[in-house]
Amino acid sequence: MPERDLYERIIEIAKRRGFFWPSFEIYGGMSGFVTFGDLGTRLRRNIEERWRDLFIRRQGFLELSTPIINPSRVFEASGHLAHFKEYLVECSRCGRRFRADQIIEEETGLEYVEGMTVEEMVRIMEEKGVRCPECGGDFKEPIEFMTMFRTSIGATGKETGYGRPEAAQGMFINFRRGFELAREKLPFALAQTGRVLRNEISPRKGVIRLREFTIMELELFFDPEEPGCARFEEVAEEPVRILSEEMQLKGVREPVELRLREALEEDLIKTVWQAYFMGLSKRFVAHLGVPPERQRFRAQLPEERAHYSAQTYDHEVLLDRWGWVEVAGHAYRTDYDLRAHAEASGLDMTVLTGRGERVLPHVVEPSFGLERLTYVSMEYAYRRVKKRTVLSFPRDIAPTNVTVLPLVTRDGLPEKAREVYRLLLDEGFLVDYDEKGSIGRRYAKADEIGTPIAVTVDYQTLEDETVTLRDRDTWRQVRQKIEMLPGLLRRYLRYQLDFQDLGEELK
RNA sequence: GCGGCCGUAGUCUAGCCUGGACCAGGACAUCGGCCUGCCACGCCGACGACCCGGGUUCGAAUCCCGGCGGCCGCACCA
Repeated sequence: MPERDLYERIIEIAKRRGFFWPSFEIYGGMSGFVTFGDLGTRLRRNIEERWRDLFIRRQGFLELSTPIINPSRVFEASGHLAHFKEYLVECSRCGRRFRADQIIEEETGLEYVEGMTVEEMVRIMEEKGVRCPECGGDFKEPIEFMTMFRTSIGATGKETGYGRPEAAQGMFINFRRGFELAREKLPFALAQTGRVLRNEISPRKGVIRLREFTIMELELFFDPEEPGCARFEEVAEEPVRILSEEMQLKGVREPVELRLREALEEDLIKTVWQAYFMGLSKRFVAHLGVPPERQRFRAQLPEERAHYSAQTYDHEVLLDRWGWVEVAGHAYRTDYDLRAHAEASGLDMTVLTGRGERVLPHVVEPSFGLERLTYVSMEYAYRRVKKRTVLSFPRDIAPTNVTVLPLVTRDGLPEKAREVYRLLLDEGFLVDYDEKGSIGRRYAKADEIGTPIAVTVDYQTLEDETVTLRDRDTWRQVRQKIEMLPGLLRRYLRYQLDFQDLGEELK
């Protein structure tokens, strides 16, 4: 039997222990959708909470929650409708499919075909005799595809709505209110996490590419004349691995490691704020368990970039099966979106700066995919130890904080253990209780879902109110008074204490 | 959407080529017992599956067709 790769092992645990599984299973399934179980929901929430803490709370930014369904005017204004309608042509002989605009550009040397109407494209294809580059066959009529989900709003169905493909537009259309709430000062930022919808043609790779997923997004508005970031110094010396646009064009495959300060000085990153968020991003992903050498920032090439982007660095993580996978995008959106909404709505989106001038703010956007990060955290937490599986999650994102185990199921030990369990529940911990099977087996099961601490109630507990605490990663044990547990565990889970600080070491 | 491979209990899998002894076997998990003194202990018992639909056949997990789904490659991925 071929060795199962990491992805398969993670998927197996995910299904068996209830992290996540394919949606709509009882009706045969539907790719691009995933359902999170109890553990997965908690893991996801913990990761989202870490993001919120780092990117919103500690920055003093403002959080929003805006609708998923938007009227079509929003995406007409933002350019998504125009840029997201693509045409495919299919070869009538070999059946291969191509993007109409690309094939025309390649075959005729024309540029900017993307904005053309179907009729224009058909006309050009006939005039220039565009044929299948693979077999020389004729093309059929172009087929339109739209990767935004369309729906209708209200009873008449006259109003067309779309599922948002990004949360960003919610921030842009609320820019004026946000600016007021931020006391009319630049720079400021609006952020939100929430579901977005992308009707992918053929999603693959399970939880990596979904039609409905959770985005964690932040729009930082700044004065283009005063683009400084006061907190940049906090990350200026952070080393990052960068693969710039220029490097890729030269065929360079290995990123260079630079400090963010150097990357800015060498003009690899266009704005300070973008560099700042890349620094936070690297630390955030590192905190989720991905070592720096398995992360990189790759600039998107012009043809890859979204219509609104002047520069985008994809934050990529090396995954076992798929290689480098994007977990975040850092885009410099300039004033594209505010300008677009100002024009479409007729409202003035300029603001008065400290210099007494009216400017249209520029925008830098870090944007993260939560489900991908959740998978990434599982893959990087995965370890095999003595034929058992351990998910060594960082202890502040582990879906369970602590498990309480009576050493044996007699002599009053279960009763005592339940008391401890109740105490920890009352203190707000995510806690499991397990009395089935041998103690070693229960440790192993707790390890498999990444529970950082196991509390064992033994015969000594009945005498002196102490329990043992066992570390998931080292199997070391310490003994501590029950009443001390809540305070110590709370600090331990926040990385304010090390394991040896939790009590007196055993053995 | 095209091409290749694939779909058996909660999970992983045997069986499929060469149809019948398969009312589908195993391991792990789960449940009920017995056991229990710190790392998936042992024993007994129980629950539990052929993706869906059609066809061929006396007989289909097995062969054929269609659908759905998965993985890989191409395309796509704002």
